[in-house]
Amino acid sequence: MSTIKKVCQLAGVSTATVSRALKNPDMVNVKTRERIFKAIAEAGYRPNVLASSVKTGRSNSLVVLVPNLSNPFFLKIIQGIEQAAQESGYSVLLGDTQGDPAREHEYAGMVLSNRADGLIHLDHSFPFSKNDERLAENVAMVSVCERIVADKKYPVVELDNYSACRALANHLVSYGHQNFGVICGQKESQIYRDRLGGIKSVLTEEAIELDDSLVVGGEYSIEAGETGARELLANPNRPTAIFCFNDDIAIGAIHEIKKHGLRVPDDISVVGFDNIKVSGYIDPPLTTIDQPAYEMGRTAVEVVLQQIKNKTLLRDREILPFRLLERASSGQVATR
Amino acid sequence: MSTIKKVCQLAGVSTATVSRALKNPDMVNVKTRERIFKAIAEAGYRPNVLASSVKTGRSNSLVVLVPNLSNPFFLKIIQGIEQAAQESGYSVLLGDTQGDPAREHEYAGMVLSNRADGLIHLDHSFPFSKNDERLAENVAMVSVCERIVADKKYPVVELDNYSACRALANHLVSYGHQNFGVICGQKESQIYRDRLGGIKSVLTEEAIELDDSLVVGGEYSIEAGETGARELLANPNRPTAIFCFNDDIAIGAIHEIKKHGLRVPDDISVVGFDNIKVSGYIDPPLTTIDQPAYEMGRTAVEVVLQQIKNKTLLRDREILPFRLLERASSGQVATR
DNA sequence: CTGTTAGCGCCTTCAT
DNA sequence: ATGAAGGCGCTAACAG
Repeated sequence: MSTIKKVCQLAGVSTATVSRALKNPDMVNVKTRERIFKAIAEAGYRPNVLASSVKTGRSNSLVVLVPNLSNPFFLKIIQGIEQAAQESGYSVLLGDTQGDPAREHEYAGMVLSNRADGLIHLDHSFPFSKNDERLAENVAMVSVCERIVADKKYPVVELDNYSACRALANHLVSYGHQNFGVICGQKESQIYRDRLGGIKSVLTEEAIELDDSLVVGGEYSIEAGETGARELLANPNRPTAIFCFNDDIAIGAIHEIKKHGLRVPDDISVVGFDNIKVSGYIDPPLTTIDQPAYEMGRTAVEVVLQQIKNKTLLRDREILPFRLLERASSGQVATR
Repeated sequence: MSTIKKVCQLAGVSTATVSRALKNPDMVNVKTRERIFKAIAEAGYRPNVLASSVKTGRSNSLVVLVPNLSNPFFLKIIQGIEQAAQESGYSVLLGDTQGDPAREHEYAGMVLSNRADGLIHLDHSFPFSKNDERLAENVAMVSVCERIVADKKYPVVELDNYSACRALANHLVSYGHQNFGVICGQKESQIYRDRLGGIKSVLTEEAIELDDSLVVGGEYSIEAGETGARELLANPNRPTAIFCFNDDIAIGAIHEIKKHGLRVPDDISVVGFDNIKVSGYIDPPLTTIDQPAYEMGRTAVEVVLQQIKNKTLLRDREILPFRLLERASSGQVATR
């Protein structure tokens, strides 16, 4: 590994000039610049970014905390993050936390130890350990989809989950459904409250009751969809339509429903949430809410970079638009 | 951000002692150690990893180059990488290259600029630019699934694609199929040659010809599966069984086949490759090759860390086992 | 426009 | 067991 000094020797200049030739080329004479670049090529020199980071105090990277890398929806967000970060000269440190606080603390600590300049969190937990709480106060941090639960308010990039679920509920109600089931993800999150709130608000308007025993689940996975559907099918008060809190859950639910010899949507309608790629290709194609995951990722980067650059944030909530995608997994209520 | 100096003042010791207390605790007196840790807590001190990296020349991170973050199979590999890296104290820099050489060069350059100690590549291209070729000679690098095409041989973690495709072909032949279609991914890769070779070797043994016009595709995506299937269905010599070079392709193909009013597997059998999660939940569940993606990721980390630590590699090919998963998308050949 | 100088924050001999 | 001092590779005033 050749260092800046080797280049100096070859070009017969000082380290400062080499540094300048690289950062502010117009601050150095064309002739010397040429000489320097020739020397750089000859030496096979690459600046040591770590060394400059020590000087500048900027690592030019962002940590991204994901609770579950297997979720295609998160992946789409990460793609957006990665893209936007790269365009701004930042690199992305990936942290798969699996919802484990210890891992969150470890990854979040990267911002404290100068390995990263900012943090994007795809979950609602406060990612720093109790010990680091004080230090974390001035950290650039943004959450996507979920709101971070903490004393201080951190900015968030999200969807209007309440309205999106109202749209789904209205859609199903318009098909004559009266009896609903819900297979949700984690219950302790804002998302859960917003989504269930949205559904309930419509049902209340329609004077429809939501049976508490028909709200099942607790995890965003295909398996949770299977288990949840099984539970709902076994309920004496079997629903004619099921809200699934993401597409993976819906995929599992549909699979399970079919396994019981029932048809979707003829016997039971199923709707999902997210619009992951494959949801348009399963049988039947899934009615779902399209979340602009990629854009959400991009926006998160913008927000966190604004914080890093100390520009004041215009707003601490970025709410992106959703779209109801009516596909074939939802339809007229079955006449019993 | 407090630095080591603040800790020194508080503890009344020198920087050297603090540094030691952190790295080699037993080299320092218990009493002073305690004092130091108290000071650390009080100051809210976190060592600046970048600064130590400059000293040690180690960044303790790995770059991972992925051609396509949307592919769930790659994701599984990345999970394995992330996990194993973390366990060894390394962090993962994610580079979504989209197969673009310019991006590959940029990310690969991270190893040259000390931002990363090693490189894991999920593709077959030589990721460094022509300019960096010389510098890249001693870089720790490993490819997963694909073999890197270069003068120097780099280690690879892969599957015996040839045998896996033989297994698939034998499976389909045993059901009486004689007329095959193939929807492949990129054609310039070793994988393509190995997989097609495996299929052909079985067909040759069975004295079955593979019509060249029935080998279509060129990209690993759901859309490529749709297009490919459409092409194959339109072929006057319509196949009764289709090899898809990954599960996404198979998902697209099955969707398209159904759209044409045909049934899988009654009219046409379809087999995939990878065993992504959702492949067991589509209708019909997909017959496919299970690749131990997670393990592949873990192995890749082991290999690259061995290179970094300059231990000689035991072997430069790690071949992991596959499993043929016979599910419902393949069956008896249709009697016309 | 260029060189000198003084660090960035940490680690690591070398003494003591 | 501890401290002093020098340096990792680079940047950023400050002179000239």
